[in-house]
Amino acid sequence: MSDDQAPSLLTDDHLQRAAFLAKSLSDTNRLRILLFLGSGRKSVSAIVEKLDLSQPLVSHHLKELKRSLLLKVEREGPFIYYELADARILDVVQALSLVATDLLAKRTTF
Amino acid sequence: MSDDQAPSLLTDDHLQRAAFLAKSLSDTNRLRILLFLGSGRKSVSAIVEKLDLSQPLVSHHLKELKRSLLLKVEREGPFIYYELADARILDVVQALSLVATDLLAKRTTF
DNA sequence: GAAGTATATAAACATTCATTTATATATTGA
DNA sequence: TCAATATATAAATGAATGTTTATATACTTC
Repeated sequence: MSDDQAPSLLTDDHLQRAAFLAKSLSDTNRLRILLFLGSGRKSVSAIVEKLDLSQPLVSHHLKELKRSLLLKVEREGPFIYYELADARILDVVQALSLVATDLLAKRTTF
Repeated sequence: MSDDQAPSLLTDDHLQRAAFLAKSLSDTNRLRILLFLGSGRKSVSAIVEKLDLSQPLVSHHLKELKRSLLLKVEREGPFIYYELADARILDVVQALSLVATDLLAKRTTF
């Protein structure tokens, strides 16, 4: 039996970081924010308007996303701009969506 | 105002499914289970022993993973075997780990 | 059918989390 | 300095979550 398929780049430390990042991606509103930021840096109010969420809620989620290092921040006058720290996170979201959709399709087949 | 910005393969439905799946990946123990299942189907007791977790805790997490369609189940005598429903989920975990590690490295640079 | 093993479920608990409402801080312009 | 705007923070609340302890269910063997 094949035991050693993966040289396991995934140590327990890696899993812990992956889990932490996944938690950041586990909320629809946060994903909507990330997706919106995919087209460039945005001010808080721009996010509030575009996503139709309350301002404190957006601030809260931005704080969470910053905590997981997904966002960079820049003040410019009265505005504060948030930006993706690593665009690859959108590929991850895309991959998640793809797998999730496929799983549902397979399952609904029955 | 432009309303229609992107052909967006990521509709709100997609984001909701992605968020739901991400929530499943947001716990270290669940990731450890998924990783272990990467080398083939395993009985509950095998998981309990390998990961050194209590049996009810493992059952709980397996239930959660099944709820998100990530696992398939098969009874065989007194044993119940769990198996990855889609091995690509490990690629997603790997991608999460990679991005998370890179973000940390970038950040720690300062 | 009783005993033993494998697994699931229930109850209980502390913690975290998403959201709302209210208020504070910071910046700009008059 | 005052008013207005942009954003953050605090408090409160209800719901979800991870874990433990205890118990139930299912299967096998005697």
